[in-house]
Amino acid sequence: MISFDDSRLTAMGLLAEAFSGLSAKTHLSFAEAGLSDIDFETLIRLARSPGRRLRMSDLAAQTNLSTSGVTRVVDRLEREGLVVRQSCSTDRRASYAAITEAGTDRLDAVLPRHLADIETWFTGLLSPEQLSAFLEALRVIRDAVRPCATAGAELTSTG
Amino acid sequence: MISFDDSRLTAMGLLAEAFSGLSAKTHLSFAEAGLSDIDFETLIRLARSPGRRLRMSDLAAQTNLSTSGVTRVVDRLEREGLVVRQSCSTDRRASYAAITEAGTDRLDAVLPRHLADIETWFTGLLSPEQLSAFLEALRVIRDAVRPCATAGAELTSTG
DNA sequence: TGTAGAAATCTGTTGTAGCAACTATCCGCA
DNA sequence: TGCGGATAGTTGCTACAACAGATTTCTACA
Repeated sequence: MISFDDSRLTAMGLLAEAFSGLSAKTHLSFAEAGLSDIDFETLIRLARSPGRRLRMSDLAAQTNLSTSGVTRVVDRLEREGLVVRQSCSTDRRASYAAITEAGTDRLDAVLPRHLADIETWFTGLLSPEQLSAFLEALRVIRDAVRPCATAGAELTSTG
Repeated sequence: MISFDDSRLTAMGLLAEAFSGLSAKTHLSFAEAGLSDIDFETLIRLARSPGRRLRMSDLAAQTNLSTSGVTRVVDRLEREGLVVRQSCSTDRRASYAAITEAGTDRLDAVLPRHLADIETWFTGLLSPEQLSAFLEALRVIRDAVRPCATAGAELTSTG
């Protein structure tokens, strides 16, 4: 029987617990603003993209959501007036999801608390040197496991 | 309007992308062994707990799943024979979920590949010094956001 | 021009998780 | 002993996300 106490399991467990715990904290702030986690991620990615919009398929690539998943998310957000679909002039199959003014307003409403959450439960817990080393390690891992995270833009969280 | 390029957003985005990318890698190995991510987490936590079992509510606390969620997960695993419910002799409200031999066999089958995944996409990417600093930072964050992650045992991923 | 194959999106089905309500049991107190 | 509040676990309801298939549109080639 294999040992269930391998150090690699511990490392993976730490990462999972830290991230899921952190997510639980930020989730509260999102929920009180009427946004799900994925709603927020979608809106912030649109807001940070050139023209404040992305093609549906690029959005799917960035979020690791399936294409049908993106369709439903954009459906919900469009129903709330936070994004609008725009047709693409050069490819009539494609469509853009663009964040509306109501969408950026919603982000403005959530961001102060969200940034405070991150500060309280993540970045503020580490010394500047610790934090920069931590982010550098994250960047190494991210680049290895998600080579396509910047589909459609160079303005995602590459830093 | 608030800037959407705050460094804290970038840090949080990096963490989210690295973890979700890593999860996507390990997910494949689990799926081929007929386990969902949460199935694996449940089994490994049981295997690492004293007596190879945990109370349902402790399992819920450790996994950040709701109690009803734990009920259904254990339902599924019990249907497959990987865990069994055991009544508690001192509290007839409570029940334990205990991993069976079939359950540990299933873990044995998945672990080699899972450990290789972690090595390939996480721990093996960093130098020993980088890794230990990284884990130390994770521990700081985990302890802050999940004070209850060791409910029912001291043998979770505290290292 | 016309047809075949590829690409992107949307729709039906299935499975999972959370919340709230419910039952059963335990503990404190008179 | 017996009552009231608290706790442990399960179940009904609702919503979300993935997968596969259908539809529309684009590109390549004759």
